[in-house]
Order: sequence, then C-alpha cells, then structure tokens
Amino acid sequence: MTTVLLVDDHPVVRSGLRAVIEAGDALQVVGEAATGEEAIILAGHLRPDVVLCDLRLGSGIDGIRTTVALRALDPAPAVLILTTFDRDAEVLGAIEAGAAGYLLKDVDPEVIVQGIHRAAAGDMVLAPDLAGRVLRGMRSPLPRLTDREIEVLRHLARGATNKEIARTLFVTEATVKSHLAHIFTKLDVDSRSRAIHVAQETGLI
Amino acid sequence: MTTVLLVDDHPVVRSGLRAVIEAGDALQVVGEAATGEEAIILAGHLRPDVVLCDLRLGSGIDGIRTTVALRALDPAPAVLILTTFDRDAEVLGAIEAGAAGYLLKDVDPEVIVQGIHRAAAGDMVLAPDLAGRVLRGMRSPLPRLTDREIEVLRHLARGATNKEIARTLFVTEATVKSHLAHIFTKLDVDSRSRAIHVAQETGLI
DNA sequence: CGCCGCATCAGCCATTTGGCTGATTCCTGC
DNA sequence: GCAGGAATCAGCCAAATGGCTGATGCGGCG
Repeated sequence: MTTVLLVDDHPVVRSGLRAVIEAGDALQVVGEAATGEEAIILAGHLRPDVVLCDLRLGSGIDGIRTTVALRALDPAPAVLILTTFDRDAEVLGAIEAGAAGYLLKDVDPEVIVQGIHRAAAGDMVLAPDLAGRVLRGMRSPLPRLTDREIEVLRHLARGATNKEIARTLFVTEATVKSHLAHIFTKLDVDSRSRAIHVAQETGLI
Repeated sequence: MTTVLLVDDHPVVRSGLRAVIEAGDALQVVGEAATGEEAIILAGHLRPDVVLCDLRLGSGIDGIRTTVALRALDPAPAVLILTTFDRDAEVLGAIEAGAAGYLLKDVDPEVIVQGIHRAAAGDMVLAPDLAGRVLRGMRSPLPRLTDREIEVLRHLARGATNKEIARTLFVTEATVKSHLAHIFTKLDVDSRSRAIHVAQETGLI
C-alpha cells in the first residue's frame, strides 16, 4: 500500500484529491496539510511514500521550498508537484528542488493516480504538455537573477520608478539602473514593461 | 432537497466540491460541467436550484458570461461564483451579472455548504473579507475605460512600446499617447508600469 | 440641430528611461 | 592571495515617455 500526504491550501482541493486517490484501493491518504510548514512536520511523523504538493500555498513558504525541506527528510518522500499554471521557471525550480515530477491540476483523476504510482516507484513524472517545455528549458536555462535583482524586479512590477526603488532600497538611482540593465540583459528585453511581462510569464515573480 | 450543478474546469475540484456538498444530506449534486457552454446546456436540462461556478473556466467563456446566460434561463438557477482570487472588478462583474454571491475557494467546506443554502433561499452570499471590498467598490466605482482603452491597456501589459501599439492598431503614435493619457488619468497613475499594475490588481485585464 | 463622448491626430517640452563605459568594495572559492 | 561575481556608484547621451494644449470627424441623443 502506497501512502500519500496531501498539501494544498484549499480544503476543497484536498477533498477532491482524497476522493480521487482513495477511489482505487492501492493508495492511501495518510494526512493533509494546508501549509508547507505543516507538511514538513507531518511528513516527518507520517513518513508517507509520496507527498502531493501544490506549488502555491497561500501566505507561507511555497511548494518549491517545501520540496527542498521534504527531500532533506530521512527517509525522503517522493514529492509530486501539482499546480494550475505551467510557468517555466517554476517547473525547473521544482525539478531542481528534487521533485519527482509535475502535474497540472486540470488533468483527469486517473492521470494523478498514475503519477503517484510512478513517483512512488522512483520514476520521473511530467505532464505530457510540459515535458517538452521542461526539456527546452533545460537547453536554454532561464536566466539566473540574483536576489537583489529579483527584489528590484518586484518593485518594478509594482510600477515603481527608478527613484522610488532607489529610496526604498536605500541605494542611489545609479545602482537601480545598473540592476535594471543586468535584468534587461538577462531577460533579453529592452523596456521595463516587457521585463515585467516576461517575469510574470515565466513565473520569476 | 436542494439540487446543485457544479461548474469547474478542474476534475479534481469538482470531485472535492461533490464530496463536500454531499457530505450532508440536504444537498444533491445533479451534474458537473467543465466549461461554461456545457454548464448552460446542462442547467437547461437539469434545472438545478443552485449553480456553483468557477470564475475562470480555462479556454471557453468565463464565469461571468456563464452567469449571464444562466440567469436568462427559466427557471433561473441561483448562481454562486467560486474563485481563488479576489479581484475587485470581477466581484462587481459577477454581482452585476446576477450572481447570488461570491465565495473564495480557500474557505472551509461548511462555508460553501452554508453559502449554497443561502443562495437557494434567495439570499446574497459574500465571503466576509470581500463584502467590505464590494461595498467600497460600489461607492467609488472602478474607472470606466472605453473598449479602445482596454485594448491599448492589454498591449501595454504585454510590454509593447507606443510605436508597436500604434502599428498593431493601425493608428499613429499620437493616438496611442492620447489613449494612454486618458488611461493614466482614469487610473490615477503617471507611468505605464503603474498602469499595468493597477489594471492587473483591479482585474481590468 | 447642437451637444458631448470617443477616436483620431499634432506639436512642444520636461522628465524618465535605457545603453554604454568604467570604477570601487566586498565576499566567495580555488 | 587572487580571480570572479555581486552590489554599489558615476557620467554621458539618445530615445522613449508623459503632460499639455488644441484640432478634426463621427455617432448618438435630447
């Protein structure tokens, strides 16, 4: 019997997953967590074979950080990421964090069940329409922005001017412009609007 | 017995809602639809008392348009909108479209059940943390942008320059700037980045 | 008909932005 | 200790942007 821990901030989704998973008799849901923190604690106690984890977990730590923590457990559960959106950056982040795979929420229940079985068996699980994208992502990896650059990018996305960003971060405008120049180069854009767009598209922010 | 039709593009969420709703014995799920189109057809046949409808329905028509069509049926079901995000514009849009209310997906199952009962009884149902916002929205209504302005706004959000927008819309840059000036005034901002931000925040785009 | 909102366009001007080159400091890893 | 990346800053310059004022044509509405 393969044991599963559910992690999702929506009670309704947890109920749905439980119903779907327990429809057969080869899988057993041994626990549910609404946050990443809760998931890490529960996984330590329950030692599930597979953790099915939403990528977005409301206010707390996200699915990727949760994955990292879960994979550090001993024994480490296989972590299967479940999400609504297919953002490139997040796919790669999840895989890099040690996730066994990645499923879109809008797939049929049986695909989820199959995915759990394959993850439990140590296989890699990728939603069909995502596999190609992940490989493409591998070939031309997403630009790696530094923490500071991400920070600037967030202010950018909130519509801040260079002057405002400078004030907020306690640096000069020259520094902000320098960061922006690097961001633009890495994202291969030439305007703040497009940088915002690309960042949102790829899930960088 | 109150009958319910579920509308959500995610099978898992439908399963969860069904489990939650049928946990008691006062509600009965009489059907499920994955798209707005499907929902309208099914509602015509099944004549449910309440339709529980996700705001975002993937590729087809959205929850608001679906609501409009459902309310035009005879007898018209009460439509309860369910969603993840609390965008002001969408709240108002749903209410204006004749929805009986609005629930966030991350609430407890019993809140959803209660909401369905109240909607069936003809009451207005608003998630507590949304009610105030809706009323505020009523007091200071969202700026009304023209269709053309919304169009320009969309291009803006995709990071287009004035020149590019002008080319795409077959107008001169002067016209684009004119539209932008109006948009900026209506949204009370002074830069394209902030306009994009506000538009996304309020669900204008 | 006259008014008004909308879309279209124009010119002027100050500010912001983005590209470039280069410099300093700090930290990390070899 | 030194190479390299990161963060910080500076100055210069061209382009894009935003604020302003004003004009035209079109369609709806009283």
